[in-house]
Amino acid sequence: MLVSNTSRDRPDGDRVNDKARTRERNRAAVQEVALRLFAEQGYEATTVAQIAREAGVSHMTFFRCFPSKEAVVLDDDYDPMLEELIRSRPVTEEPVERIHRATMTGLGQVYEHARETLLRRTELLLSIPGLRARIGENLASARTAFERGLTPEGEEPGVETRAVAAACAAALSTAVIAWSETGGEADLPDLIDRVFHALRGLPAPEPLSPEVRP
Amino acid sequence: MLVSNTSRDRPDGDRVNDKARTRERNRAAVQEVALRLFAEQGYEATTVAQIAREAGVSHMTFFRCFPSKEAVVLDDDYDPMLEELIRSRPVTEEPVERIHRATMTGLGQVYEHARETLLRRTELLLSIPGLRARIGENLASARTAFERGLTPEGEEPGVETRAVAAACAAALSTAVIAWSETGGEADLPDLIDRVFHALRGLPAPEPLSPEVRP
DNA sequence: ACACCATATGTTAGTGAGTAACACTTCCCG
DNA sequence: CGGGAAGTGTTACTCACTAACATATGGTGT
Repeated sequence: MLVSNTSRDRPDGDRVNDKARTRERNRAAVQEVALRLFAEQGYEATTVAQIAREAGVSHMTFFRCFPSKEAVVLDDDYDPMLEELIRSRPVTEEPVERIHRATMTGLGQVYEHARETLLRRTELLLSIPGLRARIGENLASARTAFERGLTPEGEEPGVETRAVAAACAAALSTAVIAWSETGGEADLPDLIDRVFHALRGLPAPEPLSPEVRP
Repeated sequence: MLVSNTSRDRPDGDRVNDKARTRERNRAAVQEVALRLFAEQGYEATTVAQIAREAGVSHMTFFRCFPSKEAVVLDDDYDPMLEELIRSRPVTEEPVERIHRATMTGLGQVYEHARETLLRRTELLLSIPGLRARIGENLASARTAFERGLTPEGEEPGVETRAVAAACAAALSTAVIAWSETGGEADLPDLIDRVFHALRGLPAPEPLSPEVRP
């Protein structure tokens, strides 16, 4: 259904559905146009109709790609990675510590590859009052990932697990926000470290980067 | 309009504006009608116009009382109390512990007086997908209160403080949600205690009430 | 190769939240 | 008592989002 591969015509490598392809292409186009317009003229001032027009699709296609205007900014896909990283940490560690270390690893990678993207997106998020309030949703998906990472397969998480997951998601989000508020000047891994240390009631770690604040 | 109460006739104590009075009365009426209608026929199915009509005010008055339809459900005013309670705890305590204890005191009081109200409101909140996502906002106000409670007057909170505040708000919210999911059967103070203990990496406390789960 | 079907898209028309502008009433204060 | 301030209502508007139906297009079975 997804992969049909009528290989008789085209002997070359990637042979996914043209349909799915176009869909993805549309989605990407819409997102790109949207983010550009948001940056250029502001979020509120940009209408869905305009985005659709400039992306060369209809109004409806927009909503078929993104469930809402906000989703264009909020969409995020680091969560599955984080879940896996948490699960792979030893269960002997305290839940908060597992998340702490998993996050350090995961975000460390993101930090290397997609630093700029993450920064721009977060700044945009914070600059739009309507979205700022909704960081919680963003957070909710991280929370779920943490929860799943902490809970053995097939079990239901207890209140404690759910609370720890939610709390860590909130703490992490705070670190990312603080980082974006410095315009990316601060060292994100270091901020994350400090935040989790504070949560666990540990003394502040020595900074990895020489100058976090001048 | 509804009640005229011109204060020259009444020499008694509370001498607030009649205007402000009526405003409050309007606000209360709107909120009451809204919550009733939400419960009766669902949140989505209830329009602002209908609420306004049944409350005997205009469409506009609704929005002058509540910035949005959602605010009717989300509005909450425990926060100033929590801020004060936190501030009054000794600074020698760890931040998480300060919030933990302050919350135990504060929510303990609410639990006595407004248990039913809190329960209904939370249940409503969870039952409405559109609002469920926005618990984050609700949380944001608690976070701010925690932040302020932890920060000495005139200072700016650091990342650590902000993170701890956000994390505790998330944890608290989880406890309240879990409580409402049991239909109020569970003991909220006990849940809060467990949640904060988990956060601090302490062993689970013995329950205060004999039977939390049968 | 041809017909069939599923799926993505566009068109149109509608609902409902939230806002702006202006006129009107009502209370407060000098 | 008169003028200003603040609250309210009316109307008209924008815009996110949805439903229904028509249409195109690529994939599939024969």
